[in-house]
Amino acid sequence: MRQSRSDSKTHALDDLAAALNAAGYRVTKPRLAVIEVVLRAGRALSIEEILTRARRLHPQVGLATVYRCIDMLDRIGCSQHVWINGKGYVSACRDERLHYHLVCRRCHTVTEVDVAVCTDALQQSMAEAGFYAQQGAIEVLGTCQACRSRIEERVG
Amino acid sequence: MRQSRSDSKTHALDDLAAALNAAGYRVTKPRLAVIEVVLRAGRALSIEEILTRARRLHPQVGLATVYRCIDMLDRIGCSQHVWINGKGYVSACRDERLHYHLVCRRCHTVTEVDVAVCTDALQQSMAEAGFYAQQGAIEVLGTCQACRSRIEERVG
DNA sequence: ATGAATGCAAAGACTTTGCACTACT
DNA sequence: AGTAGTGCAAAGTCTTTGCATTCAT
Repeated sequence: MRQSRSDSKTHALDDLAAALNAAGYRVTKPRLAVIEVVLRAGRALSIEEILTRARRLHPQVGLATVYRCIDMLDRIGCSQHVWINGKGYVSACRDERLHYHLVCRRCHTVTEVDVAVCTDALQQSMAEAGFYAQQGAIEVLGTCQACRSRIEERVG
Repeated sequence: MRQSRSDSKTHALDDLAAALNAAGYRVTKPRLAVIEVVLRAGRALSIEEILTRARRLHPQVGLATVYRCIDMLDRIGCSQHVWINGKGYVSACRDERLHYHLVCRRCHTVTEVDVAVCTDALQQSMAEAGFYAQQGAIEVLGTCQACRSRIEERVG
């Protein structure tokens, strides 16, 4: 039997808790709640979405803690910020190599593009320019398949 | 003799004014001032930087007008937004094909990467995913050559 | 025990909006 | 002349910060 999706996510969560500890951060309930929410989402979440979901796991989480926790995840390199219409969204970032996130403007779903496909040539261009990328993922904004179908349904 | 850099930019400005007109927008002094500033910058500017510079060309430009003008440029597809540390910056976007902007986190210089190099493979991946990109340029944040040298000088 | 992390609320930063006035077309 | 565009200031939204308290180590 294959391991279930939920098990693997729980596993990633444990790993992250260990990583926190190793990086000198304390492992607290609010932090675990926020991290779990971000990891399980499969799409970019706004801060209030994270807050709402995190409160289901640990009801007294505060807004400031969410911001502070996201900052921490950024520093560790486990999360990515996207700005969609002037508002910040956060998505998990699991692959350590530079890769692409295709982010849907409508539903905020994040599709991770297979790394090997495009990044090599880009890396080379950056090397030539002497540019050092400081992002875990490169965000491309657009519309996903599902949302496009939905739009066509309504129009057609 | 070769055409000077300034001439070519002025030319681009005229073209844009014509484009505005064609798109049904009025060509006003504040707009021209903002557009000229963004086009000439060669790097991403914050709104207040745009305001300050635009006022040198047309002193009574207001803050709201800058925001509204940038919105307009976005709609026409001539400008790009980047968020650096939670603050919005705007850069000009001249190539109509999807391409890369290497944006330096420190000096906000924008290096345009030769389109043909990487985009084909990415386009194909997006097509496979049914994803439709709605950006003129893909922004990659990092540190440029010049800023890295500057840092090394200070540290070494 | 001790200081990092938290929650709350207040302060701050950035952006948008309403409205009377200006100036393109 | 008519209306899109403007400037100002007020309102709105998102984010950060100060401080007393809690909790992980």
